[in-house]
Amino acid sequence: MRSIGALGKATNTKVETIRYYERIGLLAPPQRTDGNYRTYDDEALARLSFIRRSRDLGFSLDQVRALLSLTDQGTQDCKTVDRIARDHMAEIERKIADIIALRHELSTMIESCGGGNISECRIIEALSPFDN
Amino acid sequence: MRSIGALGKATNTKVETIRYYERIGLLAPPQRTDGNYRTYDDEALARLSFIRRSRDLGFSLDQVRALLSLTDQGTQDCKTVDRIARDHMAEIERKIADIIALRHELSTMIESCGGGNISECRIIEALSPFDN
DNA sequence: TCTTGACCCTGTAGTTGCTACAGGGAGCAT
DNA sequence: ATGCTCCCTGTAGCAACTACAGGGTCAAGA
Ligand SMILES: [Zn+2]
Ligand SMILES: [Zn+2]
Ligand SMILES: [Zn+2]
Ligand SMILES: [Zn+2]
Repeated sequence: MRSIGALGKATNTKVETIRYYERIGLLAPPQRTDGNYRTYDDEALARLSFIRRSRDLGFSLDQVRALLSLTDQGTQDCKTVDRIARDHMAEIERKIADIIALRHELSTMIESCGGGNISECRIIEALSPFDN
Repeated sequence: MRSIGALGKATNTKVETIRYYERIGLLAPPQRTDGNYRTYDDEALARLSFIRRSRDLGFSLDQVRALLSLTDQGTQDCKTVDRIARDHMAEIERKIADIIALRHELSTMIESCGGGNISECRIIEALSPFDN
């Protein structure tokens, strides 16, 4: 059994975040000590680790919730798990494409700035809607 | 002169977003009609277009605010503009590195799933903290 | 002329995923 | 007894919108 602070250190999670996960139903309310302190067992540690790892991989809390409930239920096959992961992957691919395109535009813009008066700065020009 | 709805269509911006920009001081309060409707001139259109283009390029509202005030002031040289753009670019590069790394981890994880019972799903395993 | 429908108004609350207090209580060491 | 560090609850804040609720305005058609 460990305190919330110890759990936080073990999972690299802020105390407030743990309480937040409890509030939104992602972590079950743990047992309390006589002094009303939360105490966590190894199962809670495993669960929070799972959550954090999923979050690090960019899954949304809703997706994490779904993954958790699937493992909790021990459903027959992992089709749904697979679909969640692949959906997330597709989203990541989209984001990569977007941000690469954005970098291209941004770098073109920055390259064009010769440094001088702002009234003829190409960056500002590139952001402005009309030629003038 | 155009209504807020027309301005929204012209700049691909939701009406609520335009009012939000006004509320936070990014857009000046426009003139009103007798019926208390906002009316926008071409300058407002240009300004909102600038904002939207900057946002599309990933600048934060604070950065947009800075860019706008620099162009408003017509400051001598564009060093500050340049710095804002380059800072943003650096941030984009960091994000790209992060998300590419994430894609690698995610794809490795997904590839490993053979499809079967959830208790032996490699995706779940990869997310779980302990070997067992 | 009346009514319908599309638009507009203000103000407030919700979204995501936390984070940061404020104002206390608990537990341990000195 | 006095610190000190941890913990508690509850609330409010962050970015950047978005979505109502509960009204008012305006132009067009029957
Ligand atoms: Zn290009
Ligand atoms: Zn320049
Ligand atoms: Zn690897
Ligand atoms: Zn699997």
